[in-house]
Amino acid sequence: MKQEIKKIIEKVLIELQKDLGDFKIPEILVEIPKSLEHGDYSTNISMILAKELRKNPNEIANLIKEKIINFKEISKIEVIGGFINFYISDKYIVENIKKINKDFGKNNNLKNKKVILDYTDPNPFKEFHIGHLMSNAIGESLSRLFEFQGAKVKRVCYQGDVGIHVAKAIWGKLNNKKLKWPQAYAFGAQNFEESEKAKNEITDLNKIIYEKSDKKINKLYDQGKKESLKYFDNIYKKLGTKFDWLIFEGQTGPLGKKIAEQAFKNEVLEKGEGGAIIFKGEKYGLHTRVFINSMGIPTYEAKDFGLAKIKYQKFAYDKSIVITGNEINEYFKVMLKAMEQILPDLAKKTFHIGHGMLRLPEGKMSSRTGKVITGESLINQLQEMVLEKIKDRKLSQKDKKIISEKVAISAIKYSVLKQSAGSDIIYDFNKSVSFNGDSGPYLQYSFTRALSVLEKSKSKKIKASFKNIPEKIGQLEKMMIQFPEVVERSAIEYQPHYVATYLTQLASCFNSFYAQEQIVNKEDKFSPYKIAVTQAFVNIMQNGLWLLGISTLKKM
RNA sequence: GCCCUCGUAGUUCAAUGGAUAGAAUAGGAUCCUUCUAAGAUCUAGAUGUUGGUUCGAUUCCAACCGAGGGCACCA
Repeated sequence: MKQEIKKIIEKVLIELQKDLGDFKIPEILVEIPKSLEHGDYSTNISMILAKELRKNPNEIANLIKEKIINFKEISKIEVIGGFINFYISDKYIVENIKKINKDFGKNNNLKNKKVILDYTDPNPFKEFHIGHLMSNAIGESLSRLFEFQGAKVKRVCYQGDVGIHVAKAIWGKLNNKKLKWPQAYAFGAQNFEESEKAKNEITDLNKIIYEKSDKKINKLYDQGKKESLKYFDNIYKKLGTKFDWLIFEGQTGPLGKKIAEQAFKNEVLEKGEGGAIIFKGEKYGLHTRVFINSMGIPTYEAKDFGLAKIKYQKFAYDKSIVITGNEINEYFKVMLKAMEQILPDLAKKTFHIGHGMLRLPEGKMSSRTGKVITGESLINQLQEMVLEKIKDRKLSQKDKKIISEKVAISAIKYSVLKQSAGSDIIYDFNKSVSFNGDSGPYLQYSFTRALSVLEKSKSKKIKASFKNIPEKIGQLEKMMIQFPEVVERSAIEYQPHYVATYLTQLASCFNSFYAQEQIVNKEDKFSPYKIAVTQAFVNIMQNGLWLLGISTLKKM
């Protein structure tokens, strides 16, 4: 609808150019006003033109208004305070609600474009903590947004299976066999800092692991990696993510080193202190980073070159999106600047999204000290809270278990996705994940309620129909047809929270509707229409929640 | 010290340069013999400070104050 209004105004302005003399046509902005009193769509075009035309905005607005004829979808055009407000006709709204089906909200903006997303990225041997849950929630939602735009999407999880953290974990295991891997890591990391002897041992161990020169260590390594991946896989299943590829630093390292060495020959990278190969970012207002350290081991920086190349070999992408915590925003700029010069084609296609950090009221979490809330324990604790809440419901134990898990995941995902992706989340266990109000469970609950209304309509044998339509079309209907525009904006800006906030508003509208109207009622001639509206709401919620990676439930 | 983010109700978050700054929670008052009360309806409460650009600034610019992150061999 926005596009239609834009086009019409554009036409009118071209006509006005003849009448009023030549003027530049600015970009036309059509928005949905915050207040209902200002129509369904609104534009400020006359205010922008006011200065150039030296006329009162209202005067210009009226000129534009008079020239708009034969606009069937609009029932009323109003000029107030320089704005031109458009009211959509009820007929148009109903026509569009009729069209709402399982594909509602999809478009072809990225048809056949190849997009690869890289997210979650936990490290084997270490804990899967709540920061990884954030990355996963955002990455999965973005993946689905791209799929909704018609893109071919591949999901990648990039994991550090080499590097000093592995040496720390293996050292921890060697010195205390009873420890589980994440604890062994914490133990090793602590000793690395506190003991000079341990530090040296771990550094040597790192080289042994990298070179694969010790059979016993190799075996321990394989075992640890396998256990970690199994543990992660279990969590991905709960979260509803299925990765197409797992890529490891063990693979990106050698290739990355080669590319970095080539870059050194091409004088993109240079030699720094101790013989390390570095990139001087200062030339570009950035800082210096090491690509190959003085021991000849490629760092994360060089590995990222290899990663980009490996991804491209697997899937010749048009866009590659990397989702990580925002603590590496600066790092990524440096790496990308270097990449622009050595792999320019790939650099152009690479985008980084730094999400905020999950912070506790007490301070920052650290897996190094073992002070973390693990992803698993968070899910479990929330699940317990849900189970307590539904203990008296007439549901089987099995159903209760499934419901509580899906509700717990939705609470976490929603609390991540409801706010813009860049900013931190203050995670207060007692407060912030609530099951009512502005929350994932609220959305699930609204959906389930609507579903049970549809069930009732079936049992009462009333079918959805648009035969009798009430005189006044409600806010719910108007909001429903905005869904495709919200999805589009979310995808363009890489911000799932537009979908999240929209769904909450929509659900709130539906809940009001539900409270005020009796939907299924044989005496009411509008009942079939209300059922049709409910069906449309169910379709939108189904798609919207899918975009957020949140499961819908038949009962809860 | 330099660079990057960010300061909005008590709290947690919204608001493509637009109209009366929205929600949710916590507080106060209502509504279950009726489609799931994880709900609905009222009520009260906020743009860090000072300037600038603009017809119009929470949004853009500058300074200050405050918070977080990053600045060479970790990721």
